[in-house]
Amino acid sequence: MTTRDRIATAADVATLAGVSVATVSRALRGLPNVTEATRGRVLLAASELRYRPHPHASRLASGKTRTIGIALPMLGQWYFSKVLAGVDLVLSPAGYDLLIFGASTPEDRRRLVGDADAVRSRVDGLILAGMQVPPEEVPQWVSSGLRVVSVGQEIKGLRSISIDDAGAAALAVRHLVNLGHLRIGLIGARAQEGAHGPPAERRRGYAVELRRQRLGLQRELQVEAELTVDGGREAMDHLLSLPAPPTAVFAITDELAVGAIDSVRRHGFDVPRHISVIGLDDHDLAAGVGLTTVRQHPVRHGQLAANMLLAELDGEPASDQHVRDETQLVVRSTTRPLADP
Amino acid sequence: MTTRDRIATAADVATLAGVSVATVSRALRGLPNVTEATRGRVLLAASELRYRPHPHASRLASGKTRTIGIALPMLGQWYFSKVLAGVDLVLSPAGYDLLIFGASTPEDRRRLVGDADAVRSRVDGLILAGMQVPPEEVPQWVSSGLRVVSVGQEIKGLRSISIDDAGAAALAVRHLVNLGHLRIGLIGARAQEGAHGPPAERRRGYAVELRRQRLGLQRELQVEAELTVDGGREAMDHLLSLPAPPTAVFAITDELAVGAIDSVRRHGFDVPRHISVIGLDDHDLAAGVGLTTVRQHPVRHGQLAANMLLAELDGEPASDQHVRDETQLVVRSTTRPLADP
DNA sequence: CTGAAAGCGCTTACAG
DNA sequence: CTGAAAGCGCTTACAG
Repeated sequence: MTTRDRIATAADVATLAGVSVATVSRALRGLPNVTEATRGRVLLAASELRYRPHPHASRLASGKTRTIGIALPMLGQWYFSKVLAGVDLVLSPAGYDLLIFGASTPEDRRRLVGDADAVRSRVDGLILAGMQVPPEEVPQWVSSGLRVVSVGQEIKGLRSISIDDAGAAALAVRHLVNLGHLRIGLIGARAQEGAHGPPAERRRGYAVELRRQRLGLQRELQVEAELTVDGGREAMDHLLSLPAPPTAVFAITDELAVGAIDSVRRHGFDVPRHISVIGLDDHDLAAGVGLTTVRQHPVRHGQLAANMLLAELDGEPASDQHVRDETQLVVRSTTRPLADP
Repeated sequence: MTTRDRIATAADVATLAGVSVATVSRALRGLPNVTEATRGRVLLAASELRYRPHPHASRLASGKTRTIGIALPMLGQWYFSKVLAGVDLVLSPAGYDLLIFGASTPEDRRRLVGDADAVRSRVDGLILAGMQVPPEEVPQWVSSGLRVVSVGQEIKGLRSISIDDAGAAALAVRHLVNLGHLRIGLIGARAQEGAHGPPAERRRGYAVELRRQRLGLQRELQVEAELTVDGGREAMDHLLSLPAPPTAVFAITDELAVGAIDSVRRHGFDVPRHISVIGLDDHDLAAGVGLTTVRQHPVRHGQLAANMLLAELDGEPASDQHVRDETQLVVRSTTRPLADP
């Protein structure tokens, strides 16, 4: 093994192979118009010196970064960590770097979403995961030249991958209705989560389905919570304190559902005997706790988004505007037919 | 709002402010030897043009990337997603970029760990999360000039943040012993997870504690599993099939514990009445399912690692070799005293 | 097929 | 305090 005092440059390889730097660049990138003999010598010299093009130099010169960025509001959350894993699954083998834009505060999000330029020089494409983009900011993204796809949320004017949130919620509610439940509660998100986006859509799906089933919408059965286990527990505490509590509850995430179930048990009741609970996600632990839920596939969402971006960067024509990944009812043991009165 | 056909460069700012490019660079970075008046004009021109230094150009010129990398074996797993969130929590406000090196296959890991050069040119510092580094590879990392810190695992010769895995396991086992349990099972990881690292250490802690308590180590009570809910369920299925099953089980992760509990219930038994189960992690959902466990703080691990790196990059002397973050027994409702015979 | 040269957009000595 | 120039390590027309 050769000792190297410093990292080899293209110039070093050129000297060793007896060619020009330009030829090194062409040979290594597999461009045409290089004889096999020259290419061979370059490859040999490069591996001899363990040469690797300096990324910033080639990015500066070519304008391509071979990097995809992903903007996320909450990195540690189940859905986003799965999306991220899916993205990496396709980017890593493709030789693309993955850059994280964490945007945990509203200011971070506003700054990020309002400044396409800052992003444009660092990445070739951007995945917006669970980010809202105000309509007035969309044009700058479209015209930025950056490939952008939204995950987990449709954004008018940008391409996206998401589930049919309203439909998934309706599926959950329909399951409860089919079991004979008439008083069905909702544990949703606080209003500041926005009028659009998954929480709002799921609430809408809940309302639509109840109406479709000719069950009235009862304001007191809908409660807002922070999207955590604690939030779910508190929400259910509240529902149980009602004069006439619901006999079944749809929680818009599995985490909420787990908290809700915990609340029911702490009150000395049983799930599903006294009250049925259904979630939405099919979280890693959902099967382990027997949670009935509607399954989504966040890893696949990430893969789809990354593949979409890579295809476009390869020059393929942009695909569909909105792809909606499927969703599926998974019945386990936290729901059951309403007991006869 | 000015229309811009292209992204502004330092030269544009220089022209507008009536100074040289060098002065723009100095003024914007807050270097000394710039009059307040000039700095003011530059700042104004820069904001006028919405100028932002091109990252690759400044990286190429300065040799600093203002980027930290993080290498992870499994992005979607609870522990790693929390570490990542912690890292981002400190890097984002500091203005550092975060680059992901996903290394989900053993080959990926070997390649990454065996090639400090490839990493060195992209980042100023690297966080190795849950990565094993063979002793013979350590020197190249030390001499690479890159700041490196390991998270979740001690690596001889590199700095690290981790918990005392053996100690945490011993804490869990001691809790079971204190409840009067004598036949205590272990659900651990498969051997290929390595002779070092958390799984091996936790198994060691289990063995050490049993010996300390003068309880013999029974080979048949230790079972290996994949580190998932399914793995935990299958492992417990096996333990329950034994002629004399354990009365309590320590699962080395909460996910395993949840799967184990599910198995017990599917067999028609009750946790903790018939069998006690304790995990290790304090996963987000652990409180919701009443799991007794040993808590660790992965978000904090990430924060500590990132802060360590930033401090060093700021020129502060390297800190301790190994920092061990604390751990804590959290008793909930999946463990209880051994019933009298 | 290959090389010499210009250029990507910054930073950093070096003068003044 | 400020500017002119060189240089970071590549890529990309342009010649030949």
